[in-house]
Amino acid sequence: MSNQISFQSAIKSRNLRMTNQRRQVLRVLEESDEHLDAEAIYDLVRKQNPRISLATVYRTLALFKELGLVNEHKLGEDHSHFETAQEEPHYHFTCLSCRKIIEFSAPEIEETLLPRIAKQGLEINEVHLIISGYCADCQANLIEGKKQCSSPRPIHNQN
Amino acid sequence: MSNQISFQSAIKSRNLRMTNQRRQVLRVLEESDEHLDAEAIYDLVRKQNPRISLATVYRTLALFKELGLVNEHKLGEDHSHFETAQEEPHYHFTCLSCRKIIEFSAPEIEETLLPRIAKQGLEINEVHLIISGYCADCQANLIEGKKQCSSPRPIHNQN
DNA sequence: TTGATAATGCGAATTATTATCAATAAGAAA
DNA sequence: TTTCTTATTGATAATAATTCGCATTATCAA
Repeated sequence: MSNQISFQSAIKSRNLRMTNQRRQVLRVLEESDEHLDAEAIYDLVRKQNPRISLATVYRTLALFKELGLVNEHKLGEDHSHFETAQEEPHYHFTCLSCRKIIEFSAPEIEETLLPRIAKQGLEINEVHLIISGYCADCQANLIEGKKQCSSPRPIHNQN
Repeated sequence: MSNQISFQSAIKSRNLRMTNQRRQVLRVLEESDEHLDAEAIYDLVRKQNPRISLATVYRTLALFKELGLVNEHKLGEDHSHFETAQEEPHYHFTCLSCRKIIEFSAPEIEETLLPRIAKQGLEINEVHLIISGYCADCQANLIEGKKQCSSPRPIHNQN
């Protein structure tokens, strides 16, 4: 993939070294279309390399982020999720009950909002839009009361 | 303010009690138009009540959030910022250099994006849009090199 | 004024992440 | 290949933000 290529060139340009750990973390990220957190990446890499350290996973993710290979997302939980950098800009919906993450696009942001912001003299580096709520499945389940919202804080605000 | 009113009624409805600490935290939040973090709120309240505990500040903020009096924002740093709930929806720009927070509105979100999301069967609870980058002042300063970007991670990505 | 219990203060515990540092390994040069 | 420099790792301690546990205090209804 192009990620491998940019990884190689980034390695060359700076005085970085290509290690098994870095290859493994990158592979796990590329083979998953999920939004993994550090712990999940750690667990997946350990299947191939049981000796890897969690610290190395964090360091590698930080490096990949700096190289632009990986994006970090804070989706309302107390830890980060990671995904390989995508071409198309996109944003995230997270279900407060099952924690499912749904991506969506929002061309109005790139087409009208960001230009408006830039016109105000602000230099834009990152854009994060997070919508949280309940996915269709969990709405149904919560109504029937079948599957009680076991997951974090049922903030249903029914005052 | 209307916050006081809704606070009173919320207190009545549940079996909550009106304490000095709660009044003090609410007052600090209302008297500031900044986006304070827990520590800043703690420091401000302590001027009036040096005996308050940081845990109480956190508990009070959690309660206010549940009551809808206060909104919590994760703006890319490792801690949260808080503001009293506003009528008008708005979003946040944070300067990566000076950490200034600039609010902006984005009617395209409420008018076209959110309805589109809702149409997909998703129930929306919260919407957070955070744009990070460099404010006009810091762009100037960084170019002149006068005021080196002392603040967190100069991610300028000039590859 | 009293009594039930919500709320507080304090400190310990937790969680995610980062820093330290001796040991290891990548990869350029010999 | 072997050697040498030093980037990287693993293990663990440290940090930062936040939450928990619990004895004590304070609110407010009776």
